[in-house]
Amino acid sequence: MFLFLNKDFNKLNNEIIVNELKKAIAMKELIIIIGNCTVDYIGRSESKLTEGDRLVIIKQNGALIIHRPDGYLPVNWQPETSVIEIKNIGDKIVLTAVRNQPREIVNVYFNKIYNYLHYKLIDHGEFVKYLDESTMRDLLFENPDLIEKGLRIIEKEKQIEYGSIDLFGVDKNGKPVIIELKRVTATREAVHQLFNYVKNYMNKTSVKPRGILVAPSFTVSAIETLGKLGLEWREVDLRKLWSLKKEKDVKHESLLRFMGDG
Amino acid sequence: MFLFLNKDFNKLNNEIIVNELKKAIAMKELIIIIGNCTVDYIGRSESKLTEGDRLVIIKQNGALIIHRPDGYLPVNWQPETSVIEIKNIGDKIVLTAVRNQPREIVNVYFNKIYNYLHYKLIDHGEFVKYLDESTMRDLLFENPDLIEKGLRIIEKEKQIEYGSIDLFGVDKNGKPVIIELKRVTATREAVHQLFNYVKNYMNKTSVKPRGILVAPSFTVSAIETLGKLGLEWREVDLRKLWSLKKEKDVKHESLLRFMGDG
DNA sequence: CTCTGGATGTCGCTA
DNA sequence: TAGCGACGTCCAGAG
Repeated sequence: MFLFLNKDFNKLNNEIIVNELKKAIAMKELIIIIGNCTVDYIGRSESKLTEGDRLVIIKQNGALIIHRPDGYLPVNWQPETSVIEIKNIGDKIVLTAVRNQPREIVNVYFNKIYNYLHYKLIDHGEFVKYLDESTMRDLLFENPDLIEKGLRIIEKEKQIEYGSIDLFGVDKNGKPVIIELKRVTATREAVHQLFNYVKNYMNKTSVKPRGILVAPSFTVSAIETLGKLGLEWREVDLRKLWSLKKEKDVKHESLLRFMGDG
Repeated sequence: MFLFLNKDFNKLNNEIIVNELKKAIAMKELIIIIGNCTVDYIGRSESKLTEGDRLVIIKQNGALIIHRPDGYLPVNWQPETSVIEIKNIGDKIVLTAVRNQPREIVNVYFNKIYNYLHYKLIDHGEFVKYLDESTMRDLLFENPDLIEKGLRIIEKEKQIEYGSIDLFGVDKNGKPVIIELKRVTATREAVHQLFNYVKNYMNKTSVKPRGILVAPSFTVSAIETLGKLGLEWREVDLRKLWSLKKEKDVKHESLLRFMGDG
């Protein structure tokens, strides 16, 4: 690993800094610059940011992120870059990041760079996420009774003309059921999504299916709209589903252990 | 301004690092840590990230951002924190960030901190954004002819039962017109939004208004759905509107200059 | 506080 | 490549 840590930063002139950073960009190192700058962006939208202190990050894949000292979101950014280059223009160090498709350009004009460092990070870590919508879908696929007694799920992520139905099944009376899942509070938008699928199914099959919106909670207007459109809803808490699964897993593991021991 | 730049980093032990960072957190400085760590998150969802090199940022308002070396988005984060603290636990430095509402916790366990720095950034810069939807709304409010000859806009952002209508007007025949704007390609979702507003208006007034979706482009299914629902659409390019405005501004400025000179 | 809709949203999946 | 929907989306604005 290589770490740049300058001991006499104030003795550096712009030319030395730019050369160092050019090398770091070429080496695809992670680069962090703290400095006073202005920023222009032009692309799908346009923005101008006047002078102030910012944190500028160039990631190893060339992504550019510019943070103000406060707030969470970056003020300007470039998720990927076809060109990322730094150079001296007059008395300023200018960082240019170009992205094609959509064509967008971010320019950072540094009045002063207070400090910078570059570093080759090695990260082979594994990122695992639980409790997203696919978790919810899988858990309910295995336990349709949690939605309704006697419900039989036939298909997960059933592809239809536009988009896909989260869960498609048949109720105890043999009626088709279209289920839309939300892992967070369901809004009117989710109701329309469900309604869409129901309409699409009717158009294709001439059979009117039931439509059920499944979520941990619902906005008032969501429930109103469900009523108006003749749709149903079930309150299902993802976290409860999850603990259920964990219990099962533990039991399963115990069983495996028992069998291994036997 | 205060900048920590350690010249003999390898001589630092965890206790010194933690004390330094605690002070920096208390001072609400921007903190950057580069180190090898694992990360746990639990809240609306859950995640685990195994060992690897990462960039950890604590912003001056306490926001936490954890970046892997590649990609654009942070792997874990906390937009705001009620608690952000760092301490030694065993041989590890542990950073804990707690957020209430929603209740979420991020823990970073550092196996090794390669380097860190903290800095008080001062940023009074002004951020101006052009070409967003409100720009489009304002421009079309001033130039309704660009949507349709004889159209008269009565209200911008007309509040209705739920949500708001971008532009509400009356056409040359005195018929009410509901206009939904999209600054990017309009999808089926936008059509449903418009349809909603139209339905809502009908329910309230018993008058069937026209509904026009205005966007620079439309997906095929958006246009199909517009047709089915008896809605209309107009192709309007925001960037062209913008250059129109710029021309006007230039003329206006010239006029002012002329009058000033005269 | 909840609800709604925009965003330079970004990202991943599918036809 | 376009379309579509999820996201720990985040965020501002309104009631």
